[in-house]
This record gives sequence, C-alpha cells and structure tokens, in this order.
Amino acid sequence: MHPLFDDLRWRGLLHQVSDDGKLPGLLDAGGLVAYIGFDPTADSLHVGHLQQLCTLRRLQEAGHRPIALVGGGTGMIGDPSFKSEERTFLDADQLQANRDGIAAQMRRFLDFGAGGALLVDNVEWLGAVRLLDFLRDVGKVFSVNEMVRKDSVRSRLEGREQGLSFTEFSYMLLQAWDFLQLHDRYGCLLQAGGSDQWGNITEGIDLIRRRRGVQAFGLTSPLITKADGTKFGKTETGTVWLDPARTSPYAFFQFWLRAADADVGAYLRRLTFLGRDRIEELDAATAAHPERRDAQRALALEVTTLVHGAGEAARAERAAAVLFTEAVASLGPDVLEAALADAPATAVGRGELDAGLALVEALTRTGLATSRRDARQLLAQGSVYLNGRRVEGEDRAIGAGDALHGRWVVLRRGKATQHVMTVAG
RNA sequence: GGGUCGGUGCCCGAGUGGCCAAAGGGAGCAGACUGUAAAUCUGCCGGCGUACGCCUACGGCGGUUCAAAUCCGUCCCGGCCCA
Repeated sequence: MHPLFDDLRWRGLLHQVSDDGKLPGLLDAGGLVAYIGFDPTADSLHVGHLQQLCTLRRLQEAGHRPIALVGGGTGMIGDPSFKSEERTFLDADQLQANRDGIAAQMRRFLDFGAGGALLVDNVEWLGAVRLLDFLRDVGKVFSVNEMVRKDSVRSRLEGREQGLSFTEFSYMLLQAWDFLQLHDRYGCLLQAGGSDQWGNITEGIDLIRRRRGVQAFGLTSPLITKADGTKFGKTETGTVWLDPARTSPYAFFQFWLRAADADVGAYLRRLTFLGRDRIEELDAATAAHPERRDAQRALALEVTTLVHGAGEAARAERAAAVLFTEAVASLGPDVLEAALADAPATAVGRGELDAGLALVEALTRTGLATSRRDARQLLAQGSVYLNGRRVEGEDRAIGAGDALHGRWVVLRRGKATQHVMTVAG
C-alpha cells in the first residue's frame, strides 16, 4: 500500500505520527524535505544515534531529501526533554569540534552530493537573532499553559529535587524555530526524531501553521530498549561510540554479536537495511538454533560495515571467530597475525617473559583487571584464561614458552573479554 | 527577600554523636548453568595493599567533642510556600 510508511511501521520505527492520513501518501510520493536534529554533546555519535541516522538514510533512499541538523545553537542550551537534571553548558570551541566530528561520521550514512542530503547548523540563525525580534515573532505564538502541560518537561516541573530553568524551558521554542527556518529556507515539511522529541516537534508544526499557514508533519520512532530493562548502548567500558578511536571496530562488532536473542530481531529491523525476507529468515534461525546466533552475526556484520566499512567489519568478524570459536593455541602464525591485528593489544618485552611475568602483573597491565587485588580475585575465581586454557591457582607466571609462535600471548577474562600481549624486542 | 524542607558511595535510597566505608535496591564485574544470550542461583562491589592495615569519602569551609554523615556556624545549590 505505502511502501516507505509500511516499511517503517514493520520495522518498529513509528511511535507517533502527526497526521497518519496524509503522511503515508507524502512519503510515497518522494521529494519531501525532512530533518532530524542531533545535539553536538560530544565529538562522536554513539549507537544510540544509529536509529535516527538510518531513518535519514531510509528517507534518502526513498527519494526524499534529508537534512541533518547539528544543533550548534541549541547545543549551547541543552534539551531538557525527559531529562532529570539541568544540562551543563558547552562552550563555542567545544561545540565546533563536536559538530565537525559528527559531520564526518554522517558522511558514511548519507549522500551529501549536489541535490542530496544537507548538513545544517542552527547557529546560522540562532547565533544572530535579536531577543526582542525573537520574542515578538516566535514567542508570541506559544502558549506557556500548553508548554507546561508537555510530558517532556513535567517531571522537572513536578519534581522535588530538580527544577527547570527558563533557559532550558525556552529550548522548545528554539527547536520549533529551527523547523520554521528549515521550512522557509529549504521547504522542509517533516521533522523526525526519537519519541522524546514529540513535544518539541509538535511545537514546530504549530509554529509553521500559525506563521505560514502551512501544514507540516512530525514522526517519532520509539527509543531502543532492551528486553531486560537495562540501558541500550552501554558496555563494561561505557558508551559504544561510532568513532573507532573511542570504540574499536573489534569492540563495536563484539557489542552487536552479544545482543540478546530477545533484542536481536528489533535491532536488525531498526538498524540495518536488510530486507524483510532476510530478517524474517534470521528470526526463524534464532528460534530454531539460538546457539548458532546467526542473527547476531548478521547484525554485527551489517552494522559494523555501515559504520566502519566492509574491510574493518571483516577483520572484526575474523578476530571474533579466531579468539572465540577456535583453539587459539593450535593456529598457524599467519592466521593468528591477521586475526589478532584487530584485537585489543599491549606490548610486552621479551626479556620480561624470559624472566617470568606474574599473571597478576599482566592482568593489571593489560587492563583486564583494574588493580592487583582485582587480578588476584579474578584468578581465585577461575576467571582467567591463558591462550584459551583456564588458569588454576593465583601464582602462575607467564614465561617465554607461553608465547604462541614466540609472538603472542592471548589473555582472557571471563567469557568474553580478550586481550593480546604482543612480544616485542 | 522571608519561611521551610533537602543535598549520602555509579544511580536510587536508609542512617541523625561511637557498633559506619555507611542498611536495602538497581547498575556493574565474576562464578555455576548455557550459546561470547536471557532467566536463575552464588561471590565481589570507594581506592590501594597477598594479610593485621592504610588512604579518601556522606554539598563547600570552619567549629564543638576523646569521637561527627550525624551537633553548631557560615557559604553554595535545589524543592515547596509566602512576598
């Protein structure tokens, strides 16, 4: 019926839609200008942004013109929607650096060529606006009574521990004005975003209607949640970033590979461009043979390819295969070299191995343990593996004989955390 | 500006002079079971030390006391009510 709209719905990407009578048809027709805003709170995006990046790309693939708005202006304020605390301000230099970092990552997802996607910074119009003009042109249209009723700010209005400053409260107006500016400048008629953006989006729609007499549209997608209720996008080392310097392609790949069965189907739908047939095939594979984790493998490969490219994805996949599913100690040097190139590594001197390097020391140095005490505890629990074999006892030392082909020592903590010591000198 | 309530470890939250590194929960790490999954059970969970221990901590600073997260003063921040 409605290819794009129905596809978005099937993928679970529709939460709220401003006019579900008209919007599906408009999405089919193509040629729509649509935008999603990104706050430049860091110099890299993280996996929590992937869904929106994919949405922009889906729009572009369907013949629309996506605008990625990086909020250099609004970033100076901070969106209070559904936040429990006041945002800390970012300074102009930091924002600039953040915006540049984010922009570079977006180029992998969207075609910014002539007539293609646009990257816009709202500091363009917010930076120069005069307060009195803004209050007369924009502020006049807004009803505080209505704004106060928004779910997105309610907790801050009712909460006992944190208030809402006027600055943050006005964020909503700034975002609404963004929408109006994009409408005036580029004919933008659709704003998409996460479900937390609904309140901000509808204010923009109202503003455009009142000021221009034009009907604009909004569409939100549900935030990604995990079946067990914990926060999506975090690992033991923190946020999973798109920047390879912050989260290596190996770690990135591992993150997806470890997705829970109950979540993997949703991730495939929302974060990959695999077709419905393929995804349903993977659903069936998970149901029939969950231990094979075919769906997780496909997910990890797809998303890593999307973010880091096919070459990095293939390397990460190979590293995973070697470190986890084969007996490390029996592999040939060439295979090992290729696989270990991508895994987290630390150099160790040959002399140290000849003298015998205490495991406790090795574990802290590689970061597998946070301290000597931590390392000792891990050893006591039997959580440490040396070249794929569990270590018994706390006093084991690594010697020259433990280096595979004289070059690598593979350490593992627990089930999944690997680290390679490369022998130098 | 006045009154009042509050600010505790990653988060929530109990504690209101010694028995407090501080209950409980969540998150996190690890073990068992598995499939590098989930659920469940178990251990760890401020930092550092193989131990007896040391250091840092209950918004900031100062004070009372043999002893303070707990009492006093002051400042900062926030909620609510009043102006």
